[in-house]
Amino acid sequence: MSWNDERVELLKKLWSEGLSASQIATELGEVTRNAVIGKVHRLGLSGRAKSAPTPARPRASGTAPAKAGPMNGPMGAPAGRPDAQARPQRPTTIGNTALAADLDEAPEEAPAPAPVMSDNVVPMTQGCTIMQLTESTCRWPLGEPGTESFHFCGGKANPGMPYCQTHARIAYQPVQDRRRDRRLAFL
DNA sequence: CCCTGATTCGC
DNA sequence: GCGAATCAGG
Repeated sequence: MSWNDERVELLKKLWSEGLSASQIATELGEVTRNAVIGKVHRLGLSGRAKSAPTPARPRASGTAPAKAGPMNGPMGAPAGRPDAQARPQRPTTIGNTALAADLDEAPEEAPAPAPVMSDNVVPMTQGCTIMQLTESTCRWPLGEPGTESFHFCGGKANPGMPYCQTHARIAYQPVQDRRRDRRLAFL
């Protein structure tokens, strides 16, 4: 699978929206997060909000980089480090690293008292189609089957489980409470 | 150990 | 140009 115009476009879109590389990779399919990152860098749209000066790091390989010297050119780094200070830098985390998938939806177990009317928020790739399910994607169904809005959670599934942590807890919840006397509790 | 992005380098 | 391997960090 190569990078179509559409895929690149989608890549840019998702990346700009703050999705992680792995999420984008999962979304695009057929590519790994490495591929996504590599492409992102090649496109020149990297440097989301890093703080590390990213000094030239020698690789463990026998072949020494031997890149000493001219590499700090004025045009070398797209995202100039100097502006990192002037720019409102985030405390520590970039702000969207991971956990984005956890924001999916949790109407099941969450109290969900206030029906948030945000109809446009949640830029996250809300769920995924059955085609996008992999061994590591949460298969928790959401929505009304048969309707257009039906989809799967698509979050990161735990190894050995078809669901993510959130939904796995729901799915296997009875196990913990499976006490014999507990039966009388709710009968 | 899970994840994140960054970089290098063989292809 | 591509992306796996690797690195460095949270």
